[in-house]
Amino acid sequence: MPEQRAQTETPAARRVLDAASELFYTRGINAVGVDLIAKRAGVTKKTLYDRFGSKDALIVAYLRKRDERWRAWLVAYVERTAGGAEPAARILATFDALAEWAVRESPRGCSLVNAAAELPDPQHPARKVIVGQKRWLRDHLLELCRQAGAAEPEVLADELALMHEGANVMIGLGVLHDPVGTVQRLAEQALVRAGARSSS
Amino acid sequence: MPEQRAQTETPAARRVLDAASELFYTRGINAVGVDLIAKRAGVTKKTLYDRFGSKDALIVAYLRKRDERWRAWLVAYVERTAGGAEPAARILATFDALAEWAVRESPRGCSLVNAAAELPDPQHPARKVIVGQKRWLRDHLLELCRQAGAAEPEVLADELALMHEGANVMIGLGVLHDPVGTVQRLAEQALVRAGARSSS
DNA sequence: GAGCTGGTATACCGATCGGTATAGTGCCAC
DNA sequence: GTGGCACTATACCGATCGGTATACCAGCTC
Repeated sequence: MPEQRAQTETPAARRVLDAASELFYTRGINAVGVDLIAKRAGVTKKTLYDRFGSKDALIVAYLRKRDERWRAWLVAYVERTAGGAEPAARILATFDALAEWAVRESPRGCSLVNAAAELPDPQHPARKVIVGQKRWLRDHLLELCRQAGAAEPEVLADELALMHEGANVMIGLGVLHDPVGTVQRLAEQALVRAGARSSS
Repeated sequence: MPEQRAQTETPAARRVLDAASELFYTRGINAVGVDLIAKRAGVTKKTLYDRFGSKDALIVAYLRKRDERWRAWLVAYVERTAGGAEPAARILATFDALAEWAVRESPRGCSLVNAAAELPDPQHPARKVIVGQKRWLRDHLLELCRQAGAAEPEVLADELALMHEGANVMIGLGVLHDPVGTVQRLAEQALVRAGARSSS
């Protein structure tokens, strides 16, 4: 079901979503008003509401788009850098991808985690998108852990997912001198421990 | 320098800070107005501004207070549960403390990390408080790692600090079935690897 | 008893919030 | 050639935003 997705593919709708994406991420969701988004998109507020219906729905569209972009980029990155390699190498490539994405596209931390901080209501539709992404990553890692022959794949996948979020936060805050290297080291050591990779 | 701290210790100021703390954390900083805070505190807006000067200053006071409370609680917890024990055990106790605090006092994630998501301006005075807490934890862990005779204490401390933040996020999102157990396992394994603790 | 301090109550400021209403335009399909 | 669709322009709604102004009061100190 495309829901009202078909309506959001007009040129004006795309411009609205682009403007909202940049403003929401760099300034925060609650700090950005619909008037500003419409102005930046070169669009009337009427058009914005005709396409998206409400600010909440626009927020959901924003998060959904970031999520989709990230998933596609991650899969492509791993395929490109470790396509034919063994599963353990592809898990490590996933952490290389995290590092590159975070530095380039998410210097202020994960957009979905930041959104969760601003949307406390557990019933908010955005939460499904947020939790959905984290769940997807954990399941994606779990599949790779199984393929890598990890001793306890569920345990290992949880560990890797937790490190992933920790690295995202640390990159955003700039507390550690080398969060990327730290998480890459941690990931490799976790793989070794689970018997999914020989010690280097 | 107590700065304007002395002025914030009147009964009304304390009520303002208490009300702000609860509202800021549960609803988000940008979603809460000063009118609501004053009303909840049973105080006039004039009093709020006489004591704190601005909403930004109130935000800083809120974060500072949470930070102080957390540090004191953490140190006391470790002292109480592993006071005389070896350094490695005290590091593990630090992660037990994290778990208990997060579940009881920060079910929506770390208040300072959430605040960082809402305050993108790098010049905002609140950022010093936020980074200060994370830096403090990392240095605190570093000292314990040194005492524990870790091979590379700086590396280990960075790893532990990163896990800590990852666990905070995961507890807040509810994606993993047992984020607490996951991070406790990770911490123990990192200690073993660094030679700070014998394998269990 | 004058003056300072920590309050109270109320009213106001311009700006912005999310969202709606009315009216009109250009384009394309049937 | 008419009807629908995507869009523009402008104006409006009540509510709330952070912050200020005026006036008054109780208690304490010198």
